[in-house]
Amino acid sequence: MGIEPEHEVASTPREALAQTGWLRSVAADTLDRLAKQAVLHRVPAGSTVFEQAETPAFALLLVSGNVELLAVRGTEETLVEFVLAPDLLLPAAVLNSQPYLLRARVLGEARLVMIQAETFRETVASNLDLCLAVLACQAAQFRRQIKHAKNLQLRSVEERIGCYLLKIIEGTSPGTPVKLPLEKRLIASQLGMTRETFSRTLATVARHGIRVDGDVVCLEDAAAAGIRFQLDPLIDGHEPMRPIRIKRN
Amino acid sequence: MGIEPEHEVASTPREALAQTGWLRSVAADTLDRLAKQAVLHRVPAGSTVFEQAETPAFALLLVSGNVELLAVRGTEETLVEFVLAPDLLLPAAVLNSQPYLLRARVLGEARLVMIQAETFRETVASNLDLCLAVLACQAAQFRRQIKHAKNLQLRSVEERIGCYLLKIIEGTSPGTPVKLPLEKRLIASQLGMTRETFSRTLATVARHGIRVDGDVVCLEDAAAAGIRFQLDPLIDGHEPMRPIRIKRN
DNA sequence: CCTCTGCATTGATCCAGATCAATGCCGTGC
DNA sequence: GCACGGCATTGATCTGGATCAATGCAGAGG
Repeated sequence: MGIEPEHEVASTPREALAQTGWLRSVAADTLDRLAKQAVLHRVPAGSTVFEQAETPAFALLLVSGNVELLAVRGTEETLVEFVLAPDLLLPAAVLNSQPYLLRARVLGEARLVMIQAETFRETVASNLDLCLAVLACQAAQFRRQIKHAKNLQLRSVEERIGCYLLKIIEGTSPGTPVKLPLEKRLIASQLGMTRETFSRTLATVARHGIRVDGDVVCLEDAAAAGIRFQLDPLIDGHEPMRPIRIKRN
Repeated sequence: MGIEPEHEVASTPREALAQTGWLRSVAADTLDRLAKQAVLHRVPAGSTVFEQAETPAFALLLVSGNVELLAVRGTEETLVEFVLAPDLLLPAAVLNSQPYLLRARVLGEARLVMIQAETFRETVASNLDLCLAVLACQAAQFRRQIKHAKNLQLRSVEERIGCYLLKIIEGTSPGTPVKLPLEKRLIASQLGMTRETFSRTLATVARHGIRVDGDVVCLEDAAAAGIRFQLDPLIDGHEPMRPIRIKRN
């Protein structure tokens, strides 16, 4: 199938850093320094990357795959953040040398660059470009978190589902079938509800022009859907990660 | 009463910056640059500092007072973050030149340093110490937000109230009356519930050794309280704001 | 092929917390 | 002093979504 990958898959930590878009403005020797003692790790489906309350030993850069960040109490788990590559996993904990507040678990398979925490802190603390890049990354994560909170607190289950699906089929001409990007149970947890509620509510959403059949969504009535489910850029908008451009005096 | 304030109350933007703890490691001339076109603004009780969806014209440093950050939909408002001085208001929006996701409203009276957004970005982008300080600030805010989310998602109304009160009277010897730091309606909204539910649930909390009478809390049975309400440092712990120390090579 | 395991669906029921409504209370201004 | 407006309390009721429990269904491995 994939005869022509967009670019070579990184096989060393250094290559992985070089391919990370939001590190573009960071000088090569700074990346060298980060990569110095780093390793590129393949993580199998379902593994836990770190545990709540652990003190970070590494800064973790997610190069490919998805990671769930879960709040844990006893046996209970609830999703707090869903991380897409490429991104840092909870940089705040690493920067402040404080314990992780969440458990990280990968979906599917993931690749991670593991950078010594101390190396990471020192390099950030001595290089402005990197510091700005990390700041932009952290800022974007913060805003995503706020959007997530707003989604949960301001919308009902039905609206959350409707908007989620609408975003997926946005732009396609009505009738085009689109595959769901995740298993339903994962979508449910991202939207802050149980599997059962998700399943049930799909039926009522269908009555507003968005039909889900198996793992395929299909917009049946754009007008009806648009009336019932209003996408809000301050909730549903994509959060870009753009470091501030430096003006050298 | 306050014949001897801890230190002089700042009367210029420059003084206010100098008194801000987490800017301690920033060089004086950098602070000068920030303060250049800045103004120190007194904001009366209840005023809205900025509106959801506005594009930031200023970086806002809260010097004294408290600010509620609210998610708004139509007429509905729900609290997402509660900011204590000294702190930046949603630095992420300013850094990325993106619209605010929340409405900011002050409680009581507040004092704000307003720094031109462009000046702020440029100064951050050209000064490592400042960049690190802002990064630390943003990281702390992120972690507070995560803790808040965990509090809401992992605990019941009763537990949230119990832990909140426990934190307040923590350390005092049983029987000591302590004043609530805020009006009850505000505590309720910080804890993500309605006034009514808060009021009601105080009765059931009292049965576990924590009594609230009017605006006064009092620990009646430390043992009982400790059993029912377990403070978790990963939720209830204070989140410090400490910039990474720089090691100049 | 059959079994096993994990996901999805569907139904019945439950319950925490919201909502609606009335009353009391206290500080402020006239 | 009195009236008023915002907060708090208390009661009655409602309900969105969770929970518990079966059943169906598909892919993986023997």
